[in-house]
Amino acid sequence: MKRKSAVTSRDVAERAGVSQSAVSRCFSPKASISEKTKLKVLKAAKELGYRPNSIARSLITRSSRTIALVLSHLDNMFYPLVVEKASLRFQAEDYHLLLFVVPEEGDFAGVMDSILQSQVDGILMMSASLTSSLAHECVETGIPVVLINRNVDFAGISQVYSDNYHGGYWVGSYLAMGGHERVAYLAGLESSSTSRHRYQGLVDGLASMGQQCQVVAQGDYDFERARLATLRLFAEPPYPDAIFAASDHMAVAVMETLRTDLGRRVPEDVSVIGFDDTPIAAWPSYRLTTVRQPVDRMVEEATALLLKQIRQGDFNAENRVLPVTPILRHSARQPAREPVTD
Amino acid sequence: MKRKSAVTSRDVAERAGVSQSAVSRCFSPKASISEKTKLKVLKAAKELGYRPNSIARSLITRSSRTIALVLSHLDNMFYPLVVEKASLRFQAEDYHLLLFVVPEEGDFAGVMDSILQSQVDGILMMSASLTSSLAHECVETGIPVVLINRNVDFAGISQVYSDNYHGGYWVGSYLAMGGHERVAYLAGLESSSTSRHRYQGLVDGLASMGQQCQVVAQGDYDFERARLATLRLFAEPPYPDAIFAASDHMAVAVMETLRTDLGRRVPEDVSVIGFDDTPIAAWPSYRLTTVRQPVDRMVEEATALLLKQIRQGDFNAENRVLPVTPILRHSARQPAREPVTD
DNA sequence: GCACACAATGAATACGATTGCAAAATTGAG
DNA sequence: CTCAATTTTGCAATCGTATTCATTGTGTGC
Repeated sequence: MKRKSAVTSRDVAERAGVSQSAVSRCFSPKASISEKTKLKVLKAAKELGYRPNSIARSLITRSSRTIALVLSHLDNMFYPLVVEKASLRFQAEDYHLLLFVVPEEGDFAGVMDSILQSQVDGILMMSASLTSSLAHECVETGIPVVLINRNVDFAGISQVYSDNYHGGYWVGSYLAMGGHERVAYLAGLESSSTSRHRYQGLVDGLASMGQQCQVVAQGDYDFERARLATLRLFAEPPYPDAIFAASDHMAVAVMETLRTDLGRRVPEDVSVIGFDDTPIAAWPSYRLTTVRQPVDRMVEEATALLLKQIRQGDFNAENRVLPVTPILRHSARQPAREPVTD
Repeated sequence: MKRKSAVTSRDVAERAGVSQSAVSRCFSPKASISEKTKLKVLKAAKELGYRPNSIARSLITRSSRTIALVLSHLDNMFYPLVVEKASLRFQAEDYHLLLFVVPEEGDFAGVMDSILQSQVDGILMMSASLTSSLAHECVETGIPVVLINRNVDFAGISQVYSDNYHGGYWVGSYLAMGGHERVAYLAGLESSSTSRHRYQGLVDGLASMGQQCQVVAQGDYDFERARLATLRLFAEPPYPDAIFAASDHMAVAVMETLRTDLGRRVPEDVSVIGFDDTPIAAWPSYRLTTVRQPVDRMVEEATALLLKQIRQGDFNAENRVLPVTPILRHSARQPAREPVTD
């Protein structure tokens, strides 16, 4: 079997009877080349099966046209959706995503190291929180970083996330208006700022109606841990009459556990509210009341922001907070009248 | 804001008082370098924040340590699982995945073009069927290609898939033994060989018990289309008493539709069997009887195969067919006695 | 037909590493 | 201490392209 594309721009040049520069110019959009030679070159290129070597191009242009996509778990359907959309969006601009999966125990520094070596033009993070020293390292090397659905208190890093606080706030007031008196919060990972903001919103939303959050359990955005947490919540009275889960993925785990292991009905015995509005939330078996994150807009903003920063080189970090939308379905007892969202 | 890692091996060399070659050797695992100078160099490197430029390395070594991962949809949970595992597996070998998403309408040739330009060391395909001309192109450039969960009749391309035929066969005999008489098959994409093999197995499995498949509907591996297909199956009698869906994802769509729109009970009125055994299949709401694909083994075989082919350069295409496992849950009426699987 | 602007071309260099080769330094044996 | 064997080191070439610069060619207005 033969070795890889041994055919270079020089080979094409020779065959077409022009210089290597001419060949190069045929594949650069804005280079100055006559129509006549361009045709000769393209003909020769096709005959030889020539394709510009993007590695060499990257070396000279100092741009790999590659974005590092950093993530940890793909079990929550929210992330695959983002991955797919983001990849298509970047491909349209002739950029490609290089995948970096941070393992459970998170040797994040190691991953960061290989990212930095890989000469990516930008970093899109939708995973594990960035420690500030690593953030510092990124900013220092001048690589644009955009966090999506995550945030970190560090100037110089751009962030795109949805309005977690007001999403939580809506849930709080909605549950309070629905007459719930023992509301539980099923939190995501402790390191997750999104989970904290949702919680803070919940607390304030409840407070606005004279209620408070009675108990917090840890679900870590994981299906099985959410199940266990639910069982713990119902280990002994007083039992919650509503559970707000920090993701739909966990909310589904809660519903399954309530119905099966605990023999509770949703929403008659316990109300359940999620966050994200993944496709599963709409399935008839769940009909999950939830808070929709605008995935398309998030991806759009994140890619646009990243591309902008890559292109202008000199940039300032920006934060984009996108509005969420309450989705009223049937997993939570409805208030007598519509809630006021603020 | 500064430009990227302006620090090169030359800078490090100067600071450490050695030649640039020496610096390079410090970062090559098997190069000959004395302990003393290695320390000097590493010290200087750390002080300057030096990281080898992997683009330059790729150019000279003619290896990008990058694998193209080609996929189309991520909505079936089977694929995100594969992506995550494969990425971790390759990272462990210091390879990384470059994502190529084939859009719905599948401008596959265009995608293939950018893959070839990107100088990847190998291609892992879990998407849209490869047309034979494109396959030819791959083989010609000498890039190893492994199809996972897909196959194509073309020598020179390696394939890793599970035993779809026998999976289907088991389903057929199991349904027949359960006394079903009007079995429907909900197919995946028409171009999908896996779907065809599962169907063939189903037909033969049914035949082995003197039954046959009564009707085939097209679900294209898509949730919504599977819903519509199910509605069509029940538009007028005679109604199926069992549906075998080519994926769990579609099987869930079927169950939801049966229960909600059609008021049928599963499995009392209609049996449903899926394929894959994604996590969702085990959820109490579905308890889906299904055929498990060995995801871990598939990923393991595929990565091992690809790496082997990359390393030895001269290789022969191989096919690996992995055994599937029937998972008996409660979405299909059980036969009186255990079925004989062959 | 001439001067001038401007487009098209080729030669040469740079990008940042790896690596073969030969010189230099180190080691070991006698 | 000397000489051979071995390891360490630096020089220089290379990978395949983009791009600057100087040069040649083409067309335009007078």
